[in-house]
Amino acid sequence: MTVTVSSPAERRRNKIRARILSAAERVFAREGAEGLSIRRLAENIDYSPAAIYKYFKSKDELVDELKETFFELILENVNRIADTSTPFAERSRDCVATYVQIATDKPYHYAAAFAGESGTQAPVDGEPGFAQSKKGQAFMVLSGMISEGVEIGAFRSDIDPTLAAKSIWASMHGLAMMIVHIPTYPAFKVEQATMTRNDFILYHADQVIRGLEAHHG
Amino acid sequence: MTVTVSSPAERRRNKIRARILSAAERVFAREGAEGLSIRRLAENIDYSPAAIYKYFKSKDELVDELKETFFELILENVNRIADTSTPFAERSRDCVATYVQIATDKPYHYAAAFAGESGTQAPVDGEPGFAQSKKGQAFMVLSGMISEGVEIGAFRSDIDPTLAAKSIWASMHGLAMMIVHIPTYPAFKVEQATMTRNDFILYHADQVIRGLEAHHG
DNA sequence: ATATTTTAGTGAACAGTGTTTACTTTTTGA
DNA sequence: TCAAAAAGTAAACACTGTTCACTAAAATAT
Repeated sequence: MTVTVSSPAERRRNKIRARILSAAERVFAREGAEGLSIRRLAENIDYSPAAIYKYFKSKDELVDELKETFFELILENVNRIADTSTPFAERSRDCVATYVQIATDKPYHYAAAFAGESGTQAPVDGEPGFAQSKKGQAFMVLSGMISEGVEIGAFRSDIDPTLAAKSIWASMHGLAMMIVHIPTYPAFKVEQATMTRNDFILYHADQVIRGLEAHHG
Repeated sequence: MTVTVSSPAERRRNKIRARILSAAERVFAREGAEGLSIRRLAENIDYSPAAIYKYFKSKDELVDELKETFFELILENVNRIADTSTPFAERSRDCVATYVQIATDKPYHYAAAFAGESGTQAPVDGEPGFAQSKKGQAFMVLSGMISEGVEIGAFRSDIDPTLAAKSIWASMHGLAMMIVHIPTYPAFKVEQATMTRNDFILYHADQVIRGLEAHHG
């Protein structure tokens, strides 16, 4: 009995799995879940449609893996910024902005990650799984930052970091979803709008954070 | 040539159209666009599937009408509150809260209204159509309230109402979408959470509005 | 090395979907 | 009353995700 954690067979299997996922990722990023059909995917990698089901129980399960990988990307980036030693004000701002930017960079991924609809795994629930999920970890980063803000006196002292984080997260999520669904957001010209998208993301981040700030008069 | 704007034939037609829409509404509210199949719908009203296409060009067009009607509902309610003479502080708060409450009351409607995906009509664009759409009108109510807040000195004087409205709307949208996609939001217990949903909606509304407030020290 | 068992892969089918076409029946307007 | 327009339909088309019975190949055990 060897100690190799992966037999040749297993390695080969994982390789093919990865090839399927990679092909799926390409299509999904461009056309979303609806554009990603098993038959098309099978054709792309020169397999029969039924072959996919030897590697994934269902299309949902396949897509779920794309979503999880995507949220890993968000978490990594947000974490990287959160661990920086830049001043709190811009660090928190950057976290919020980065979250929205990555989300809108892969709109189909982001929208799907929150559409429990097709997802088989409870996306985020009252269940213990949440704290371990990538989404849950991202949330912890956020509430951690808010705690820090309260501690250093930047935020009001009566703030409950967990509660506030839920509100802030919703606000970030909202802008991300707006941009995802309305590609021209925020520039639907009810009148001339000159602000660029990235500037608006920062504007929104400031707006959201300002709701937490303490005011030393 | 009579002046009757609707002939008997036309009235009959509209009646059947309404019956189709009504049946569609029932199914859609419970199961969303995916659960609403033309065949099922046809069976419900004792017609053949093809008959539906004498009244609607496509399923998308049918669903678009459900969405438009839904946003009429939101607009009516928000407008009703906005025209109240209650103090500005709670009036603005109520507007935000009502928007989110109605949205989450019909989650499939709200999510679909923003999912350009299946929608054929540009949902909200840089195009002139926006100002006339129900969504556009709801946006005008919001930016109008912000203007009022700036005028009476409740909000900071450097605020651009249009820009701020876009940010606030995103924040409202975010909470609505969170609740839509995560039915237990905000109570995914990373620790014990005792706040009810409606209370949290109000909490969020306060949080969002606070970002606009002037601080007279 | 041989026999056995597990895995990989396939073609065809099932049960759905939205939509179109050719056709029949009904209703309408003059 | 009669032609024209509209309402309604059955059947098919082109898709979808998924399953099943089956074969070919690779891994394992003897």
